[in-house]
Amino acid sequence: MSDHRQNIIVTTDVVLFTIKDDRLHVLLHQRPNEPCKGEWALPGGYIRTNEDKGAEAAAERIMIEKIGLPTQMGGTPAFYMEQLSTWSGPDRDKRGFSVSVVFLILVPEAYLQTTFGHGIALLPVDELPDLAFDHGDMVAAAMKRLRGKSTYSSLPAMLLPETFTMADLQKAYEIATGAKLNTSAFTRKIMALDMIVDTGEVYRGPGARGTRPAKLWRLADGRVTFDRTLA
Amino acid sequence: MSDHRQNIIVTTDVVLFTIKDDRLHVLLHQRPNEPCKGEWALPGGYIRTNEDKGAEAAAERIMIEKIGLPTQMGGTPAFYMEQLSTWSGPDRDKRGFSVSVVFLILVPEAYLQTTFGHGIALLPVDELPDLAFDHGDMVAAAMKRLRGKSTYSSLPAMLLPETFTMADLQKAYEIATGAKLNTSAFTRKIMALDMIVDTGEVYRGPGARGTRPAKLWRLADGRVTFDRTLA
DNA sequence: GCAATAGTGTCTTTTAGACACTATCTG
DNA sequence: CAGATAGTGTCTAAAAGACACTATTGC
Repeated sequence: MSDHRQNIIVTTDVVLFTIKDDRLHVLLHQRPNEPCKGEWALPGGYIRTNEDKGAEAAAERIMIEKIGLPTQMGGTPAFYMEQLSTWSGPDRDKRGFSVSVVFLILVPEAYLQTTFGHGIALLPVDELPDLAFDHGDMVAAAMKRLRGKSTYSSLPAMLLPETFTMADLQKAYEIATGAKLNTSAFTRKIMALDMIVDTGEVYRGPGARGTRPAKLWRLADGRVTFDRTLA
Repeated sequence: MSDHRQNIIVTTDVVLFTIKDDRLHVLLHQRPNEPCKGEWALPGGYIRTNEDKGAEAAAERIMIEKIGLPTQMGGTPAFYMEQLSTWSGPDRDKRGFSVSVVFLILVPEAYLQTTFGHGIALLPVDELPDLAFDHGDMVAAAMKRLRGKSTYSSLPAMLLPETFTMADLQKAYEIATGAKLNTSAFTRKIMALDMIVDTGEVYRGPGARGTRPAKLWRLADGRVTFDRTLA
């Protein structure tokens, strides 16, 4: 085989989605340094070969350190994360041939509320500015993945807080898939899948509004994919 | 940010599937060199930063050069290929921290018939030996991807020659999804999707066998995913 | 009771599965 | 014509969509 000294720059970037004001938002920051200083970009960073167990661990580290995402006991990430894809090439970054392993993270908005200021922002995905590098492609691919997988999995629920109403859940599916759903069919399907569990609690709306309170549900453990489509 | 000199080994590996004798097979070779000399492994190689436009181009180059996969005019690959995922970590390869961008290739068996000998083989996926590195995980992930996507796309048709009978197509779906399908429902669905086009030709079986000849079909261009499931 | 939202029941339409029936070939 | 596989039609069962109806709250 050829020379091992490839000198390739290896980074990880993260497309973090959440739902805010009933719209899908993505987490971006304005780059403080060159290259592309000042442009909006995805959060990310170098993989540390002496510290990170792999690209996923690097991405977790970066999101916990820089964005302040929550962890459970032992530092385990408390958010949904999956690998999206990898971008590579000689021209993506003018510093040289580079590889970026990109992850998709879905979190409830509440996980983010304490973390902001200094050039970090949630922007709605349908009103994005041009992004640095090929980050625009990455966001587009992430949206495609979310949209596709949402029709046959519980992914949209990862955008919600731990307890939620049926209306919240349906809204999350509508936002994630981009399709308007039929309420009775939606309820039937979610129930048939045993995807959620009744908490016994109810939600009475912001200030008492004189309506029937909605039951609060919680995701049943584990369930992630199913075999029929929703939208 | 930290030191740019990460010295990470960046390779690409390929999980190539085809259907042979009505079973799914994967292309493997016995490693001629250390590490893991003599063990079965996926074909792959280093990304060349001065030559390859990216990981996908590197994988194409390797498969065309080493395995002899066909190209169209201009060297464009004539086979189906998509990125599967990326594996990375300090311990995958004892030479150091390594990253491998893995691709899934689907080809008709006929594309492979001229290329063999010297430690390269098609092995049935349900009778694999232990593989080198983490290549066993890669094959498992590729099978999961194929299985999943096959229920809502024309992927299985990529395992067939350019023209095929309805029975061939159904068989390919059954092999790719692992599920037995209902013939009339399958036909109805494929037809409703306008996924295939009648070539006008027929197939009379290996030696005339005294049966009604089957129509030969061809994939309609482009169509890859649909919105209802098949299995 | 009224207004407002939550949640259920039921009728209709669509889609899937089972399986019998017709079609086209060879010897 | 018999036998074999290709391909279609039709009946039944299951699932989705539309939408009306009941339930529970605050005022």
